[in-house]
Amino acid sequence: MNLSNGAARALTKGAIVVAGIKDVAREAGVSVSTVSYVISGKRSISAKTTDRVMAAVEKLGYIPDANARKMRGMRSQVIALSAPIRGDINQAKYNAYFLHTAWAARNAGYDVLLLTGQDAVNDICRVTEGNLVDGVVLLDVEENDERAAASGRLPKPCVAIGYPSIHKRCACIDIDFAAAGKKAVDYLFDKGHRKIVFLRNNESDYERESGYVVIFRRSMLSQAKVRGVEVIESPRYEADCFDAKRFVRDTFAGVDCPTAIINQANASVLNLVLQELAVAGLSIPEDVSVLSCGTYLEGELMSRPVTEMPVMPEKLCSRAMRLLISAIEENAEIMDVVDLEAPVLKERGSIADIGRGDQMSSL
Amino acid sequence: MNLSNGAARALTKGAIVVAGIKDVAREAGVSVSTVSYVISGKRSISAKTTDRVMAAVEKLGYIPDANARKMRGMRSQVIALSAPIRGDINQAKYNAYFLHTAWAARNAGYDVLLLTGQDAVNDICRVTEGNLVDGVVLLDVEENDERAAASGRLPKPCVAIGYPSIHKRCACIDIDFAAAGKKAVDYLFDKGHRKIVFLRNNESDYERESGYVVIFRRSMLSQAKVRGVEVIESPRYEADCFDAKRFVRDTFAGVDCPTAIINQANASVLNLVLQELAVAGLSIPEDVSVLSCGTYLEGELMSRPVTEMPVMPEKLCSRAMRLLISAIEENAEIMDVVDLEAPVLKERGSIADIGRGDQMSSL
DNA sequence: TTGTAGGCGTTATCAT
DNA sequence: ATGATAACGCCTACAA
Repeated sequence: MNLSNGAARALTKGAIVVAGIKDVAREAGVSVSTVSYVISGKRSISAKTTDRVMAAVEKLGYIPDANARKMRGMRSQVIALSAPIRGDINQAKYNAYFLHTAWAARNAGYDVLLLTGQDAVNDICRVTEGNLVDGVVLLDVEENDERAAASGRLPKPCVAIGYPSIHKRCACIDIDFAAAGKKAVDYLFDKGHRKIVFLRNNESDYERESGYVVIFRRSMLSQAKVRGVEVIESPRYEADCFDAKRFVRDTFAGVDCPTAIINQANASVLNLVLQELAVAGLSIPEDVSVLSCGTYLEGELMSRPVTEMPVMPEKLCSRAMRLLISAIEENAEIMDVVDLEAPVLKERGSIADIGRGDQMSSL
Repeated sequence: MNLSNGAARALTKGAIVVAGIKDVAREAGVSVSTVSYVISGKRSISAKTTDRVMAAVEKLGYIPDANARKMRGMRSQVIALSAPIRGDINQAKYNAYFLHTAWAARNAGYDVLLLTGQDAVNDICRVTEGNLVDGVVLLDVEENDERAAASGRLPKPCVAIGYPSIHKRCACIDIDFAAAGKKAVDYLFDKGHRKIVFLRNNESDYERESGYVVIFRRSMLSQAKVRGVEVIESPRYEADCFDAKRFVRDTFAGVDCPTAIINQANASVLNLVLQELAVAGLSIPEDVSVLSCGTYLEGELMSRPVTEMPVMPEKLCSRAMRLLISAIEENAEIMDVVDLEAPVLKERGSIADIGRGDQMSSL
C-alpha cells in the first residue's frame, strides 16, 4: 500500500477535479497497471475487470495526462504547422492550408500547433526538441527558406509544402510550377495567342521570393521566349493597392493589344479586372482570354467562371500529412522525397481559340 | 553515482542527438540541480558556474523537455483555439482570428493549438484534462453553443469570442451587436432614410444561429419597427450562390425602392452588389446609400470605400488573450466577465443625407 | 489474469 | 553556493 498518496488522489485544478490513473484503480478496485492495460489494450484483461475499469473511467471522467504519457516516449500526437507572418497580418491565403492541414491531421489522430512567430526557425527547434510535437509542416516556403535549410538539425520529421532550393532532410510537396508556367504558355499558344499580358501577383511576394510565384513566372517567361510569344507584364503593385481601371485602360487601349491574360494575382484582384473589362466593353473570351494560375477560384465568388490551373490546398495538405505520418508512425525515410504534382488545367470557357490552328505544340 | 545511466545519456531520435539536463550537468561538471537553477534563475549561482553551464547548454544545444517540465506542474505555454469546421471547409472568416490569436498568444509566450474537429467539446476536454493546454479560446460561437455550455467542467480557463446565451464559467468578449443593430437603423434614420433593404448573410449562418449574425439582425429589425423604418430583406442564399444581378434588379426596379442598404454579407457578396449597382447606373451614395455591418472592409479590396461598422478581429483577439492570460498566470477570476464593446461607425462616404433632417434621434 | 516496481527528464526540497 | 533526491503520472518489463 502506498502510504504517501494512497488516499484520495484526485487533484483540484481551480475548482475542477481531475482524476488520475490511481483514482481509477482505486474506484475499480484494481491496480494501476490493470487500468493502463485496459486502456491501451496491450494485454488481455477479463471482461469483468474491463467493465469495472471502464465504468470507473466513465464515472471519474478520466483522461490520461498527455505529458506523463509522452515522458514514456509516447508520441505527443501533435503536428507543428509553421506559417510565419511576414509583414502584414492579412494573409488570407493561409486559411485553406490551416484548415486542410488541421483536417488531415485530425483524421490521423493528431492536433495542430500553429507557429506564426517571426522567428520561425527558433520556434520549430523549440517545439521539436522540446518534444512538444511529432513532426513539422512548413507553409509559405520561400525560394531560399531558412526553415528548410535548418531542417537537417531537427529531431523530428519535416515536410514542406513548397519547393525551396535548399531542403536538407525535409520532404517537399508541391505542384510542379515550372511545368505549369510552360503549360500555360503552350496552351495559349496552341489556341493561337501570340501576345499575352501577365497579371502579376502583389509585389511583396516577389520580393521575398515566395517559391511558387517566382518559379511559375520564370518558367512562363522562358517558355514564351521559346514559343515566340510576346509577354507584357502588368505594373507592380503592393497588396490591396491594385488599380484595375488603369491596368485595363493601359493594356487594352492600343490597336495591337494582347489577346490573353495570364493571371497570377489573387481572386480579388482578378475580380476587379474582370469587372473593369466588362465596363470597358471587352467580353470574355471573345475579346480577351483569361487563364488564371496558382489560384483556386472554384471556392471563390467570381463574377464569371475562369479557366485556371488551380493549386488545390486540400490535395497538397493531405499528401503532406500522409507523408509526415508515415515518417512518424512507420519511421519511413522521407528526407529525400520531392513530390511535384503535374499541373491540371480546368476549362471554364474563358479562353478562345483564335484560330491560327496550323501549329501544334508538344507538351 | 547513478549506475544505470551515469554514462553517455544523450538520446538518439532518428539520427539526431538530443541532450538532456544530465548531459549538460556532466559536460559542465556540476549537478543537475545546478543546471536547473541556472536556467530558471530561481537561485543565485556564481558567475563562473553560470558561464560553464551556459557554455555546455550552447555546445549541446540543450532544450528542456516540455513534457517533463509540465509533469512538475509547470504550464504548457499552449492555448487551445477551438474553431470547429461545420459544413464546408472554406471558412475564410476564421483566418484573421487565427492569425491575431496566434499573434497575441505568442507575444505572451504561448503557442496555439488549433482544434477544428467536428466534436469540439470532446477535443476541448481532451486537451484541457490532458494538461496539453493552459487555457481555451472559443471561436465562431453560436447562440446555443455547446462548448460554452460545457465550459463549466473544464479544468482550465476559457474565453469565448462571441456572446452565447449559456456561458457557464466562460468569459465572453464581443462587440455589442444588439447596440450595433440599433445604431445602424438610427444612423440611417437620422440621415432621412425610411426604407431600407437588408442584405443578408448566407443562409447557413442563420440556420446554425451564428451568434452575432442573429443578434444584429434581430436588434436591427426591432429598432426599425420603433423608428417606423421599413425593412426589406434580401432573398436567402447559400454560400457562394448569391445572384447579385437579380438582387439589384428586383430591389431597385420599382418607383418606391429603398434608399439604403444595410449589409451583413461578406466582402465578396458586397463587391458583387456594388458592381451590379454600377452596371444598373445607380451611384453611391447619390442613388443608394450603403452601410456595412459586421464586416471588416478595410483590409479588403473593395471597388469603392464603404461606410461600415466593422468587427475588428485584432482587437477582440488581443482582449480575449489578455483576459485568458490573466486567468492563467494570476489566477484571475474571469468566469463572469462579459465584455461587450460599443460598436464604432467608420464613415467612408457611402451614405447620403437625404435631408429630412427635422428629426433627431438619441443614440 | 493481475500486481509490483522502476524509470522517463525535470523541478523543488532537503541537506551540505 | 552547490549537491543529492524525492516527487510528478504514466507505461511496461517482470514477478506472481
